[in-house]
Amino acid sequence: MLDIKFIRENPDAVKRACELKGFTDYTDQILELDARVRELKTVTQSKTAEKNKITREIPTATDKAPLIAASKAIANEIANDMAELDEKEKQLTDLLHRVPQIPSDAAPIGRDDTENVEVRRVGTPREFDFTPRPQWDLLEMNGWWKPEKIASICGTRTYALFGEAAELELAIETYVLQKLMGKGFTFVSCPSITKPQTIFNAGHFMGTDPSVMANDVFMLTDTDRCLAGTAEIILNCLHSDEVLNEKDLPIKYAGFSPCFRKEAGAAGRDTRGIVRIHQFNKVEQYIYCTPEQSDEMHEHLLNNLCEVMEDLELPYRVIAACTGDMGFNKVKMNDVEAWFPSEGAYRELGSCSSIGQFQARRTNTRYRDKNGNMQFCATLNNTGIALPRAIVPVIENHQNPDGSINIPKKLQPLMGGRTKIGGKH
RNA sequence: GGAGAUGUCGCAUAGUUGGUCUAGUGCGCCACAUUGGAAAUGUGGUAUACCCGCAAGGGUAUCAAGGGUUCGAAUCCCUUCAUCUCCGCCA
Repeated sequence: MLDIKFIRENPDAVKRACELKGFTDYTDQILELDARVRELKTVTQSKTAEKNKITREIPTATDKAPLIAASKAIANEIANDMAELDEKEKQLTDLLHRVPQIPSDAAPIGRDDTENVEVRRVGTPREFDFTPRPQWDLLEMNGWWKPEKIASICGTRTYALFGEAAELELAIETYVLQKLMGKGFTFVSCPSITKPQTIFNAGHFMGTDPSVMANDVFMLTDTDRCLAGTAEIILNCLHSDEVLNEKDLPIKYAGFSPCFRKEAGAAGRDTRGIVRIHQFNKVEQYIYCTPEQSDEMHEHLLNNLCEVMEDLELPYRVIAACTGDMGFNKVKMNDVEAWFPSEGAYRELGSCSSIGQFQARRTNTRYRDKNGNMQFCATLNNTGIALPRAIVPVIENHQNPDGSINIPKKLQPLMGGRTKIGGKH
């Protein structure tokens, strides 16, 4: 959420953000409610002050009855105003949670993902001197998956990897975690079960009505818990209600957790293969810093993911998401897409986001700056690596005619020194 | 899942027959004094959010959270949450 003071002072900037991002503009309603709320606060608070004064006189008064009566009378007046105040404040809070983060001036302006801008390409898609196989053929011929079997056991959009592919999955996770730890990230293995409030705090959803999550989030029946879609939401709450020291910033976390997505809006898309499933593992990069450090940290996070692409020896490109595609809570967003030979296209493997103070305001995560003033932290997040999706470009780009896969050099130590897997069937 | 205990201003604590508690004390921290410098000591200060105000300043709320009783709640009642101990179950 944004600071109400900022909205008060910069209504035009807020209106423009709503327009650029394609969200309903509630600015006028907010300002109206805000004015009324402040008016009611002024009235109720001065009446309360009056009542407190009378109340304090009662213990020592000789004739208590008139004072008690007076206090009661004021209490009744206050109650009426408070009822309206509560109501208006609720409405205001709900609307404040519907105001999008102001996008960066650097972000391209556009309506949806068709207007995203390619920032750069790194590496050249390999020219095969044979017909490359798609992920499903490679997984099949090497005995690395059993899609029908697993679907019959666990339902659609689930997966299991067997043998060397499972090893590869674990090796990639380990590789990325070790890389991030080497860059000062603290490894956190995160829970996947959480409270809905945790998800709200991340700012992916608008308003204060929990039912808006039902489409995207797996709720656990008969409990007040749900399955987390990403470790980001846990990491985002790690310092809620705390006051950090500026000298301790930035704080960097590498979260690892199973992630759960309903994928309700993706019916029919990516039904074949292991690109889009209900449960996957993800290493997530997360940073708390000062607003001044935010741009530098964004580049840091983005570069980390780019390095991972290069270590996995994948051709990739970096996208700048346009205002209409970046999402509700973001200042700016860069996607990193790897080359998928089977599709002849780049596809998203990670998404690097600057959130500004938007999440920290929801979680009440602050720091004391050099001058001793309280500030909200800025937060950023980026994928470290998401699996099994990342396996797809690895096996497709590094395949041989016999169906075997060359292991990227950096992964070889984690694969027992092997340079190649598969191709034996 | 069963039984019990606990939750106070950064930390540790005082406060439970409701009213000088707008929360005391110790430690920590900051400033000043003392000192050649430091330790020790002394004095003062030491939360956050919001409202009114140009400001100085004033006010409201917060003793885990929410609600209730009352003229008045840290103190009484209810609900929730968290922590600890024991039992049960279990990777």
